[in-house]
Amino acid sequence: MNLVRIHECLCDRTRLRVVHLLLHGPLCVCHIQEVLGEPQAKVSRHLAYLRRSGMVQTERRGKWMIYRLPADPPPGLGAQLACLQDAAAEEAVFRQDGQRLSKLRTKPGPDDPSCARQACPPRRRAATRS
Amino acid sequence: MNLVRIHECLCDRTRLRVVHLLLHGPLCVCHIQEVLGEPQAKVSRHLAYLRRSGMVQTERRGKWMIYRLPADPPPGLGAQLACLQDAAAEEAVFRQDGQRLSKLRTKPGPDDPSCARQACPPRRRAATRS
DNA sequence: CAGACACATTTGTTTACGCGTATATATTGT
DNA sequence: ACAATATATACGCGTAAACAAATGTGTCTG
Repeated sequence: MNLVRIHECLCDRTRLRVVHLLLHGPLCVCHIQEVLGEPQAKVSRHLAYLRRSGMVQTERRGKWMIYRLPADPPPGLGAQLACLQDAAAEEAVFRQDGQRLSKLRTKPGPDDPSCARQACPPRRRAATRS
Repeated sequence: MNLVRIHECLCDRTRLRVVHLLLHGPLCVCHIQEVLGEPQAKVSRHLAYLRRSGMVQTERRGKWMIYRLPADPPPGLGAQLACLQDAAAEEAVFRQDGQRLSKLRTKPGPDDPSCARQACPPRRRAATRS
C-alpha cells in the first residue's frame, strides 16, 4: 500500500464517494449502491478494485458482504483518510451522500443487513497548509 | 480543483515525485529532471499536466521555467500537500529525491537558474487517524 | 543573425481504465 | 431441489493516459 496506490484508489469519483461513505462506518454493497445511485455492477467493480488495493476489507454476513476500512490502517493511509474526511466536507456530492446515508440509518427495512447503524469514531482533523 | 482532480495529479509515480520535490521550494525543469533521472520530454509532459490541473504555477526566468506550488493553495489542496509531505517520508524514493535535491542546492554550477537555493517554509504535520 | 541551451509540443503506438450488458456465484428460505 | 436475493465477474467497447522519438519554440550569447 504505497502512496501511488492510495491515490489511484481515490482518483476516481465513484471510488472516492465509496471511501468517504466508509469513513462513516462499515456498509454492505446494497446500501452503498443505494446512496450512490449507481448501477450494481459499477459499484461492485470499484469495491473489488479497492479490496485488491488493500484500501478496504470485507466480511461476509449472511447474504450480505460488509465492506469496511481497515481497522488498523498502514501508516500513510490513516493520514490520507483524515485528510479526505475534511476535504469532502467542502464538496456538495459528499455532503449529500452523508445525508442520504443518515436517512438509511434511521429507517432500516425489516430485512436488514444491520450494517447501517454501526458508526465509526470520527477521525482527527487534518492539518492545513502552513 | 476538486478532490478527484487532486488525486488524479498524485496517482502517477512521476507526478508524485515532482510535487514532493516542489514541497521543498520552486524548481526549474532541468533540476527536477536531474533529480528524477527521467527523460526531459517525460518530465515536461507531467509538468504540463500538473499546470493544466492547477496544481502548480509557472514563471519564466530567462532561459529557465520555474515551477512552484501555488502560493495560496485552494482549500483542500493545502491539507493534501501537508499529508503528502508526511507520507513521503516513509518511502525510500522520496527520501532519496530529497537527498539528491540537497546536493543540487549545495553545488550550483556557474550557469545557474538560482532556483535551487530557494526553500519553502515546511508545512504543518498532517493529522494521523484517530 | 547563428548557434546553443532550456523547454514544450506533436505524432504514433501501446496500455490501462471505466462503462454497460450479460452472466455467474453464493446464501437463504420454501 | 428451486426460487429469490445479494454480490461478483467476464466480455466488448470507447476513451484517456503514458511513452519514446522527433520536431518546434523561446531565450540568451556572441
